[in-house]
Amino acid sequence: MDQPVRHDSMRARNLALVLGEVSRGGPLTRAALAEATGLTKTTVSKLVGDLLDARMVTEAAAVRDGERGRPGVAVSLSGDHLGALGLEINVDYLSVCVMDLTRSVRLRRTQAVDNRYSISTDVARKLRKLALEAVDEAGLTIGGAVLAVPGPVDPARGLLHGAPNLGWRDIRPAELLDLPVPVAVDNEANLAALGELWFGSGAPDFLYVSGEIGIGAGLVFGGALFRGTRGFAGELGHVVVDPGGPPCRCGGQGCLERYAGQDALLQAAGLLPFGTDAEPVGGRGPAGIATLVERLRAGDGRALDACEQAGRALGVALISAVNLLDPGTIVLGGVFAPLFPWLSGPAARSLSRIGHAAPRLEVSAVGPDAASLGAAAQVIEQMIANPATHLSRA
Amino acid sequence: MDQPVRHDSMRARNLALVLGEVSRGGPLTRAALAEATGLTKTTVSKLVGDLLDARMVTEAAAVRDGERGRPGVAVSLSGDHLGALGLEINVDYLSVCVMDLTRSVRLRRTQAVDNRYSISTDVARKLRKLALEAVDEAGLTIGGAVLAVPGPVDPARGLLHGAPNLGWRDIRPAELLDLPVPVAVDNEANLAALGELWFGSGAPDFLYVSGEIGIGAGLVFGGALFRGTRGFAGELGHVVVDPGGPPCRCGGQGCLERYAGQDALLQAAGLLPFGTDAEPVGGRGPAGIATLVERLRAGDGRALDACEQAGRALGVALISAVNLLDPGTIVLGGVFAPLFPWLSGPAARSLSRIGHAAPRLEVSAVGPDAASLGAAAQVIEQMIANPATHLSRA
DNA sequence: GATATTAAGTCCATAACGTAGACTAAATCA
DNA sequence: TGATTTAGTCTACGTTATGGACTTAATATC
Repeated sequence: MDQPVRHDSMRARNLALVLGEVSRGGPLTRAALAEATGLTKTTVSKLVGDLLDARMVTEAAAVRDGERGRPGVAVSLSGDHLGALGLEINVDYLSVCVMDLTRSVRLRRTQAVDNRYSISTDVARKLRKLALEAVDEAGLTIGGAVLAVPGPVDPARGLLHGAPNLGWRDIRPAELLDLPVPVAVDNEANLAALGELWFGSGAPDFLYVSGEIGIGAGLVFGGALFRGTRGFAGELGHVVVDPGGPPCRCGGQGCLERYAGQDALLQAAGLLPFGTDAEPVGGRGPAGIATLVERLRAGDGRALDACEQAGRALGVALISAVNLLDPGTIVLGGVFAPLFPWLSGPAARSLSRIGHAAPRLEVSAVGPDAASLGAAAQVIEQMIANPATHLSRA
Repeated sequence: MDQPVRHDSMRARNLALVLGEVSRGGPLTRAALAEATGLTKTTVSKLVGDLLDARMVTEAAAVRDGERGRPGVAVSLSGDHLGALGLEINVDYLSVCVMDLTRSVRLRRTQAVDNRYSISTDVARKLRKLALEAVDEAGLTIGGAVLAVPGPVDPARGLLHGAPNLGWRDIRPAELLDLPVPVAVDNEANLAALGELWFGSGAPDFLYVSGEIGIGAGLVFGGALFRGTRGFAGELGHVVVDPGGPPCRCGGQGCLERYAGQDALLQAAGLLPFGTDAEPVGGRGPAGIATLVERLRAGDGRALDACEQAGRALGVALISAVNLLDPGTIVLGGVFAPLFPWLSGPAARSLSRIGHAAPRLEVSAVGPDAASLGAAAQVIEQMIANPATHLSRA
């Protein structure tokens, strides 16, 4: 931000401008790019030339749209050369994906592993193997990776402050991975929000609510994440729903997580005994939720009640979130996605008591690998925003 | 953001870089500026020349710090030419201040007026008169103005959505004022937060809580305001403290405002009857609060209880705010400032139940005209960030 | 089918700006 | 007094975008 502008950064900026336009606007001719960016045709031609040399864009066949005049040559992102790696460590699985510059997923690998109270170096070794195989197979030049972890992260220092469900504290996962590309680390909810941004409904401003064992939220504004001072923003799970409510492991009382977290839901539905670490009926995680959905479909009263209560609490927490953050819409993801038909009604009723227009509640359109998709997409976004660093004639 | 970079914008950017450094780092020689910005001495000299021509900076006498070598000429912001206007319309008063480029307040004018359920054009006329007199007297070239109003604003369109305590709805106050300079409009809490930023403790990241009739909050991040999608962010007053609590005029139940808003406080302390529009003992506004402070000092039990309750509720709301926004510190302003000794204890106790380290609670160091100071400072910041628009040789 | 028209893309001369290093100015040190 | 050191200016140069002329490749018109 407080860097001087020299000729080279001027060029870098304009290069990013052109590439960004290509990325957003699909295949465009040089003339259309000049129009869109406000640069002259001459300049655009030179910039596109550099991008072609760097294999970041390709020329398609001439565009003949039936108009008079010489047809333009469409320039579009090239998926053949550069790629990005998305990684995820979560409680029940490891996940890897390789994405090309066009944001197409080239390859996915998921490995079911129980990482509860695991040793971080072991997990890292497994993920490393998975990642290297995937990169090898995809055959792209990987420019970087982002790793999603289930806990608060300081992205600037790559520090995972703590992942309660893994039993990890103050770890630098990027160093453990030791991959031959730069690895950034971020929170799972944040990256799932980015996954929703790129592969979901397409809204540019929303609050993504990630229902997992804990409840997180990623706030996306104009296509960028809002992180807070220390990267702890979006801890929706510990918003107070009832100050006289039951105690929470965070030290507080009446946190949302105690009403709408996965364990609370399963307990209320009678699928998980009230001792925290017991094994639930139908298994924890996806399986437990699948059982819950079955019972909801069957009209089980206890299950329906559990969702009613959870939805209402979620709505109350969202009132606070809307008043403080003013998100465009609210997207429910994670385990809230399959439960959406039963949660959204009560949540919307709570939420509607807000003064001004309440934002819409939507289901996440992405799915369980939102975080690793978002992670890879984040790398791609960086590449498109900084094409100069990938130019061959550095 | 998606503008092409040409030679002129390159220059504009570097000009802003140099001026920003002068603004932050106090008087600096050209050599020191070259060091700080990363530009060459030649370039800095040329840029400083332009800034001198525009009378945005002045040269002081040579700096002789006892070192060897030719002494440098200190360049500092000039307070003699450009200035900014800060305006505020609030429930009990109108306020105007003129500030020069160095952020020194040149002139303040406050006029006590009861603006409850007033006619907007009348109020605008009074403020216009006050503003024109102030500008005339200050004798500076005014580059712009910002107006603080007590209600949610869309700053991009200059639209005040509603000011319940004034009885206004969907108004464009800048047009009513009809001043000969561009007038931007913003929320009072936001601008008070900026006032705190420039004239308070100096922290770059904090949540400013503005206790007035309503309770607002301005979130400052790295010296910039966070506004939310529609500019409604920071409505701390309607964060839910108790979902079973009393109804609020916003349509919700158990909002913070019902526990810690000025009227709620005065009512709980027995200084305001429970009919909303009755006249309180000792007067509403500052006078009412002054009476409350007196009673607190005297050890009045009802007053102490009122603050205890309000503080506790405030703390609960702040737990949610901290979890969602992750502010660096929390600054209490408005009527919360004089009540700080009695509020901060209970609030901090509620807040300390948060999992990770709770941010510090501080008193606002600014005072009641934080909003108009922040408004003027906002204009100055714009001028310093865009010096090219004020260059004579346009 | 030949020619005019239209639009895409390239070429070339020019202008703006920052850089690098030489140069001048003004102080302290010995 | 002269050497040294630092501030600031001057000059030649390189990079980049611009604007308009030019080339290319299509459609439209006769």
